[in-house]
Amino acid sequence: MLNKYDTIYQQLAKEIDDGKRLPGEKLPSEHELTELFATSRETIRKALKLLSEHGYIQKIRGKGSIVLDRSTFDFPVSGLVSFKELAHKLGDDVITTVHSLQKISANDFLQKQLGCDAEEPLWAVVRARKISGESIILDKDYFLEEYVPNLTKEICQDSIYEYVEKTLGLTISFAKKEMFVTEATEEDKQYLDLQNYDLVVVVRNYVYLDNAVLFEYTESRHRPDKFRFVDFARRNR
Amino acid sequence: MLNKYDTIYQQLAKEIDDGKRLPGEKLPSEHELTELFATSRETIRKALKLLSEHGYIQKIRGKGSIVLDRSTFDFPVSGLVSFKELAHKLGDDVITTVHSLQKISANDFLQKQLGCDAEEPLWAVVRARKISGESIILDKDYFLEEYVPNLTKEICQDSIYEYVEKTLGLTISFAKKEMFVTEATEEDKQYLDLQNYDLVVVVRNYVYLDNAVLFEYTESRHRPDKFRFVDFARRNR
DNA sequence: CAGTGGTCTAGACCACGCT
DNA sequence: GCGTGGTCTAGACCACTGA
Repeated sequence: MLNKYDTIYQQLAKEIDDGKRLPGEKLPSEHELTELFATSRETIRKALKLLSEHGYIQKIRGKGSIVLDRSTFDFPVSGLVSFKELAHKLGDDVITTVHSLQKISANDFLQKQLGCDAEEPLWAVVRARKISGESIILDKDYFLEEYVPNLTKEICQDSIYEYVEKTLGLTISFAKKEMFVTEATEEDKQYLDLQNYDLVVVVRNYVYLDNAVLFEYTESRHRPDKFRFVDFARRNR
Repeated sequence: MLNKYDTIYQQLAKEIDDGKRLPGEKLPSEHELTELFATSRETIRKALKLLSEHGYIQKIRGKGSIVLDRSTFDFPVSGLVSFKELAHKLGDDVITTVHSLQKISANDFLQKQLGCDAEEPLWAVVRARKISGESIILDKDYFLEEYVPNLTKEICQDSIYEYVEKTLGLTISFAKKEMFVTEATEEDKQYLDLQNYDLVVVVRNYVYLDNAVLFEYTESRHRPDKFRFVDFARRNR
C-alpha cells in the first residue's frame, strides 16, 4: 500500500490518462477533493504537486487546477531511465555485447569523476548496444567495487541496475547527467557502426545511492543521429 | 520579502555555497531547525525539500540531512535559463544579431508544434548568438502574436523574455525541452560559423505561460562542439 | 464578494538507523 | 529506546481571480 497522497496522485493521473478528465478542464477545488478523498487539504496538495510536477495539471492561484495536454509529452521521460527500460518503451529489439569486464584501480580521470581515492578498486565495464541490427551506443560504466562485490558477464549482458537494486538491495536515489558532443575516438569507431559520422554525443551519468555515496560513473556514447533527450522543466526548480 | 521557507532555503544554500557547511556534514535535525528559525516543522521541511531538489543536501530517513558536494554541479543549471542569463553566468561577451523579425501565419509545422489554429498569427524571429567572436547559436523563435502585440528589433536584440515578463507582465511557468542532433541546413551554414561541422545540436523549447497556454516554440541550433547540457534528476520525478 | 490556491502552524503517529 | 525524517491532520490567515 502506498501513501495516501501517492494513491490520490495515481488515481487522478489515471483519470487524465484515460480521458476522463480532458485538457482545459478544471479539477475539483482542493476543498472539494478533500471531501472526495476524505483526507486533509495538505495531503490533497501533495497529490496535486505530484500531478503538476509530472505535467498533468497546472495550478493557477485564484482559479484552480487545469488539466494539461500531455499528448506532446509522450516521449520517454527524462531522468533516470536505464537503457533497457528505454529500449523496452521504444519497442525495439536490443542486443547488448559485453566487450570488457575487469577490475581496475581509479586513474586520475576516474578519481576526479567519482570523487574517490586514488587507486580505489573499481569495476570497469564496456558494452555496446545494438538496436535494429546497428551498434548505436557504447556504454562505459565504472562502479565502486566496495558496493558491487561480484559482477559477471551474464549480469552485464542483462541489466546492471536490476542486479544492483534487486539482488544487492541498494537503492539508487538520483543522478546527474551531463551532455555534450565530441569527436569519436578509435574505441567508438571500433565498437559502433558510426557510418560516416565522426562525432558522438556523450552522456555522462553520475549515480548516487540513497546513502549519498556517488558509486557509479557512466559514459554513454551515442551515434549522433540516434540520440534524443527530453527534459520537462518547471520554472525555479 | 519572500516566503519564510524560501528565505530559510536561501540562507542554508548560502551557508553551503560559502563553505560554512561542508560536504558530508549533517544539517541540524528538522526539530533543531524548527527552533533555530522559530518556525514550524512543515515550513522547515519545505526549505529542506528545496535544498534537496537543488542538489544541496540528501535526506536520509532515520539519519538526517547530509550536505552534498556540489563542486561537480557547477555548470549553469538545467531548466529554463534564457540565453542571456546563461551567457552572463559564463562571463562571456555575447553579441546578438537579429536576422529577421516578421509576422507570419502558422504553417503546418508550427501549427503542430504550438498546437494552435491554422493561420494563427505569429511572430517569427531569427537571431544568431556570437560568443567570443564566433556565431555559435541560431535561435528561431515563434510567439503567439495574441500575447505579444509589439515586438521591435531592439527588444529582440536585448532579451525577449525580459520584455515578456517585465514589460508585458506575463509569467512563464515551465518549459519542455527536446534535444537531438541533425544535419546542418543551408540557413545554419549561412548564419553560423560552423567551421567544418556539418551537424548541429537542436534544442526545441516549448514555453508555457502561467495560464497554461503554450505561447512560444523556440528552436536553438548549436554548433556541436559548443553545446553542453546538465540535468539534475531525482529518482521518481 | 465568495471561492480559489499559497503559506504557515502545532500537534500526531509511523518507519527507519543506530547503539 | 531514542532520534531521525515521512506522512497526515484540522485548523488559520493571506493573495489572487472573477462575478
